[in-house]
Formats: sequence, C-alpha cells, structure tokens
Amino acid sequence: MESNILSGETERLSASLEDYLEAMLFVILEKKGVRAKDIADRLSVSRPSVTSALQVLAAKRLINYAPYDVITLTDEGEKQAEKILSKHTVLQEFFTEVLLIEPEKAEAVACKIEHIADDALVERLRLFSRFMKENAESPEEWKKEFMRYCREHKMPKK
Amino acid sequence: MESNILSGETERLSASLEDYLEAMLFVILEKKGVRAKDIADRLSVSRPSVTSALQVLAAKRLINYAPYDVITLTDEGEKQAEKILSKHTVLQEFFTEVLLIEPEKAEAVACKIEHIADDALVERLRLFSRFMKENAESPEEWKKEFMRYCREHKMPKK
DNA sequence: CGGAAAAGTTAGACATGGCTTACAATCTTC
DNA sequence: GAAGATTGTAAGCCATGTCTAACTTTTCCG
Repeated sequence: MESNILSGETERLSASLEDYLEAMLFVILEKKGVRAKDIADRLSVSRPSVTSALQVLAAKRLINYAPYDVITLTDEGEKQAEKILSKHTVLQEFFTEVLLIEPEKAEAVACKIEHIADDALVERLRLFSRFMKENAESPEEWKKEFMRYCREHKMPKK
Repeated sequence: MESNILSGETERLSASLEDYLEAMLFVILEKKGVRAKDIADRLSVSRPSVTSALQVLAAKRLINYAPYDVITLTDEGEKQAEKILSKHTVLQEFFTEVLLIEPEKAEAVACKIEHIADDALVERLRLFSRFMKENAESPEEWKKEFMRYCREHKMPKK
C-alpha cells in the first residue's frame, strides 16, 4: 500500500527495471564500469530515461548511485542482475539447442521472456535442455530428425 | 505517425488488448454472447477498464461496439483472437506435455508468454511438442526418464 | 407499471515508462 | 586553463492502462 518510489522495499521488479539492471551487469562484465551512456546505447533508450531508472533502482537499494558519480551494483543488485542474466542464458540455449532457432531470433525472444518466466519454469527448462543433450541415445540424431520433421511440416504461407 | 486512438490501423496489439480480445472469444465460445461484465470478471479488472479497452478495440475495427449495445467480434477481431488463443494452447501443451509442469502453472505462464512469442516461435514449439509425441521411440518412456532426471537434479532450496 | 438492482459509462486520478528540450557538470585537448 | 564535446540531469509532456466515485441505462420482477 504505502510503497512508492522512495521505499526501498523488495517488490518484484518491472520488466523495464530488470532490463536496466541486466544491462548494467552486462556492461560491467566486459568493461571496468558502467556509464549511463552505455546503458542508453545498449537498451536503445534516451539518456534521460536511464537517469530516471537509475533513481528508482537506487531507491530500491539495488545500485549505488549519486548524481554525476560512479554507478555500481549493490550486493543485492548484483544478485538480482545475475539471476536475470542466467535466465536469459537458459532461454537462449533452449531456443538454439533444442528448438534449433537462429541465435539472433533466440536472443530477441529470450530478452522478453526472461522477465516473465518464473524461477521454477526456467529451472525446468534448463533441466530439459540438459536432458536432451545428455540422455538422447544419439544427441545429434534427434536434432537431424527434428529438422527434417520441421521441413516436412513447413508452414504453407506468410 | 498519424495513427492514434481513432485510426483503424493494424498495428500490433498490446498485451493488454490481446487479453481483452482473447477473453471475449473465450466467453463467446462457452456462452451465447459476451457482456462487459464477463470480461471484467475473467480478467479481474474493473468495469471501466473494460469500457476503455472496448473503445480502443472498436476504433481498431476488431469488435462491433456501441454504448449499451451488444458486443461482437468482427471477422478481423475473431481472426486475431483465435490466433492468440491458439498460441495459448500450444504453449500450454508444451508446458504440460513436454516440460511436465502442473496445468495451473502452465496456464499462468502461457497467459503471459502468448503475447510475446512471435508466430514462428510458437509454430516451432508446436512442431516440437508433436515431434516429441510422435517420434519418440517410446512416447511415455522419455517422460519417465525426464521425470527421474528432474528428481535427481532437484534444486536444493527455495 | 414502476422501482431497485445490475450493468455500463464518464470523469478524473494515478503509476509507469518512455520521450524531447534545455541546462549543468565533466572531460579532452590544445 | 579555457573552449568545445561529451555525458548527466531536470522539467515537462505524452501514451498506456489501471483504478474509484458517481452517473446513466437497462433489466428484472413484484
């Protein structure tokens, strides 16, 4: 009820805020630090949009942020960012390794579904991908068959 | 650029509008017609929310709507509603028949993902579910094995 | 028929999350 | 060290989608 922008409570993050958090971790992992600009570029949003997101994330104690200062993730923020990133990875792998979808498309869909799929579903999906990899009699065999199956049942139009 | 609430253009529907459309079709399929009340109940939103959604859908020529009058789907509206419903079904089936997730959970997730997954992905998923059903040497065998696999790799906590 | 209940609508508020425009701070480079 | 470029912030707007409160219309009966 009383939770607003200033409360530091741990409600579920919106898809949008998860995107910002994930983007921050991603950039941090490949450079030394993050600048608002990096986030804006990565998410294709304007710089002002980044600023307001950062203010909200700071209020939730997920990032250390002060105007014009360095941005870092708090422990909690890092934990959450890592969870999102891991969901993304699991989804991406399922789409490419099991459904045999092109990586770019898989990437795009994973980006959206990662915010929706709960932990249990993603874990199950992770297990399924592993299961198909490890427990198939001939790991590459079913993929060939599935590809053939897809060709045979190709959509007629559009 | 010039498209607004009044234009009948065929932009992509928002997740929310898709929900309304889908709910209408669902109700229609099990009763003779739809009332705004039915939609409100089914989607757990207020009656005014339904009214405004209906106005938007009417502007997009997806429903026939006039204040206090009967609500019906146009041909285009029905087409779109059916597509959404079919995505829902495909997802639901994949979650229950392949991932072996409990129907209620599957339902909840399908409801959200149906708005995100594009046609190609859903089609691929449909083929995959069918493939696993038809082409497994022993259709029930891999499910047993997967269940065992899941038990063995059960998450330690939470 | 007539009035109460149910259903639908309008008006107005609020939250989210994006944008642009304009200004402020920082960095770069001579 | 100062000018210009880059980066960051503030203010204010818009769209979406929800809500409540209050009003209107329709429906249902007694």
